[in-house]
Amino acid sequence: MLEIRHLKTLHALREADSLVDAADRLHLTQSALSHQFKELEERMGMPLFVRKTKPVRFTSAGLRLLQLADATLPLLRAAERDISRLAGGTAGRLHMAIECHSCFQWLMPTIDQFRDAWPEVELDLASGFSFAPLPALARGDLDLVVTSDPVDLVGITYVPLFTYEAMLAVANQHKLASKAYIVPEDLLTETLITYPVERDRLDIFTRFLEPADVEPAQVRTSELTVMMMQLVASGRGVCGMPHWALHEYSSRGYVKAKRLGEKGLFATLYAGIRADMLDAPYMRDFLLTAKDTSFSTLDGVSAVR
Amino acid sequence: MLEIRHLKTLHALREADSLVDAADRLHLTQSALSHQFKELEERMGMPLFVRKTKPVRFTSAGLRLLQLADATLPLLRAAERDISRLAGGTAGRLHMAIECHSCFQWLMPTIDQFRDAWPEVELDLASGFSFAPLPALARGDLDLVVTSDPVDLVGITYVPLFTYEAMLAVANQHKLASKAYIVPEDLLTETLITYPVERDRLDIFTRFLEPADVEPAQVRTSELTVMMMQLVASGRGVCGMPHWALHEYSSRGYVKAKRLGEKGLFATLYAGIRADMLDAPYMRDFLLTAKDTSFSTLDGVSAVR
DNA sequence: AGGCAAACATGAGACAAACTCAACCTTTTC
DNA sequence: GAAAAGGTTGAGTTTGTCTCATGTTTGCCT
Repeated sequence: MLEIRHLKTLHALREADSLVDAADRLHLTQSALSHQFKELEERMGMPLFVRKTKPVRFTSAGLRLLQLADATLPLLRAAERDISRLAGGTAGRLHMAIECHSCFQWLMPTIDQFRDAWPEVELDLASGFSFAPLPALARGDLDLVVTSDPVDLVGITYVPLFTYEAMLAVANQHKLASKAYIVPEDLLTETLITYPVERDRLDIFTRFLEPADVEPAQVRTSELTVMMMQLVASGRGVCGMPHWALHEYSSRGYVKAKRLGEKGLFATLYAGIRADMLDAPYMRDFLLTAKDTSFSTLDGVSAVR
Repeated sequence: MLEIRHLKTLHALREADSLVDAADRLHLTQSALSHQFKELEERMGMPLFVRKTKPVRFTSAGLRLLQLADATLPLLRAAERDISRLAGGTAGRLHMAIECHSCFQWLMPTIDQFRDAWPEVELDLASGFSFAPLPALARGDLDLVVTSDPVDLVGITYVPLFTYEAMLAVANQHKLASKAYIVPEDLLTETLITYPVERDRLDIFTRFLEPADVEPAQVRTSELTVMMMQLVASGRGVCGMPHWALHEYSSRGYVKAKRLGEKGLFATLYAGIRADMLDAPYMRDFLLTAKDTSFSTLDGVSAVR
């Protein structure tokens, strides 16, 4: 019924002040516009503009359509631009979300480095999707999700970034500080500090405490890593944390990092992306950069590769 | 390049889960869709969806276009609906703005009555356009503006609604209360209370004080009519006001209403509308209702007709 | 008034776009 | 392993949209 062409014509007509001028702008003949309007006005059942006036005057219907044009044409142009970027492959969009709180730390150097290499790519670290990032990824609202448990989802591929050890931070003078490694039962009498997210997203619960059916004496949450470290250092509790996130504190003797279980608790971080994005050059490069920076960031912190 | 048809097809495809189903919904053959997508994907330079999967899966480009479809198709439908309402003539939109503060009082009964008669018409008393309602009217953002000074503007027609007398409200024991009528010089020593708008929109300045080159001792503003009446009654100032707006207070002996100048200061309220809206049945009816209710509201208040 | 120019309308024909039909792959299903 | 279902492809037809040529209206000039 109504076509984009019509909106473009109306828009041009408003700028041009006459059919002849508008036709020029659109690289069409005046006749074409005349036909177009005649047919459109027939379909709409009413005139869209008054002809004989010098600066053309629109009727209410014409104004309503102009309003529509003003609202939609920019959206259209933006979408077309995005698509041709996608097709070009040299630029595009990279909206990310991270499931793991402590990942900012290593993601930031990656982002900085990537921004230099691909200034054209629109980078964004989304904060609004932290509740359900994977559906947003599938929907197209996000382009990359950093997660430690890859859920099998059609069209989503997971690229392993690196493996790290989850450890327990305890105060230096804590009674657990002298043990070679922590067992689940050690936490029966402890206060466990975690990020404020659901338990099933925390490895220390799903892969350490729950298999042994152990519940800590108390659980409290904190948003910020530094805050958690303060609480730990002052003996107010213990907390599970990626080993590289702890390194900054443990290497300075602020807290002690203890292995969880005899063999340690290891987890792998993955980048989840839509399968077809693997082909985009900037995406390949981002993933390589991410791996690289994680290696160098974690170097000397004995990251498991 | 990109056409609405494409967005509709993509949208249908998402709902339908297969080309065959989508074709059915669009009353087209499956072949048509296949051709359509082939050509579109060629133009876009990349695939838009993965075929062989049962619930079809979209690529990033496809998702981007779906996002566009979600944003634009509703706008389009809304516009088409508005247009056909306009064409039908029995329903439509009536977004109003009033330039005159005290007009709410008589506009409300008009609106109430009109709403009963034309429930299909989308009524709105806009507040956001009080700064420059006439351009908004010309642009199509508004459909009717109540004003007391009709500015000549192409495409805008003014329909006179009614004429009223602007009077001066003074306290009962005020020294001016005993005069037969007020002359500009009477205000030299008075505090004048007005609505908080520019002076050139206030008749008492433009048509009474300024021609005589008189400036009141003081000018203060107030948003609310009742507030102004309180100030006047307690002798804190005087204020110009349509005679019918004063009636509620003067008839109860709360304040006194005095004529401005020997012959009185009369003003006419007009409804400004776009010329082509004069044909809309609901608009004609609204204007008649407005005149009618103003007569009855002002009855016994000796409005000048 | 007459005549001229500019703006718009209209009819016919050219051409392209988009659809249908029919035949042909490809994958899934029983 | 055949049938069914989903999708592709090429040919042909329909539909629609443009241009070209020409007609009509309006405003303007002297």
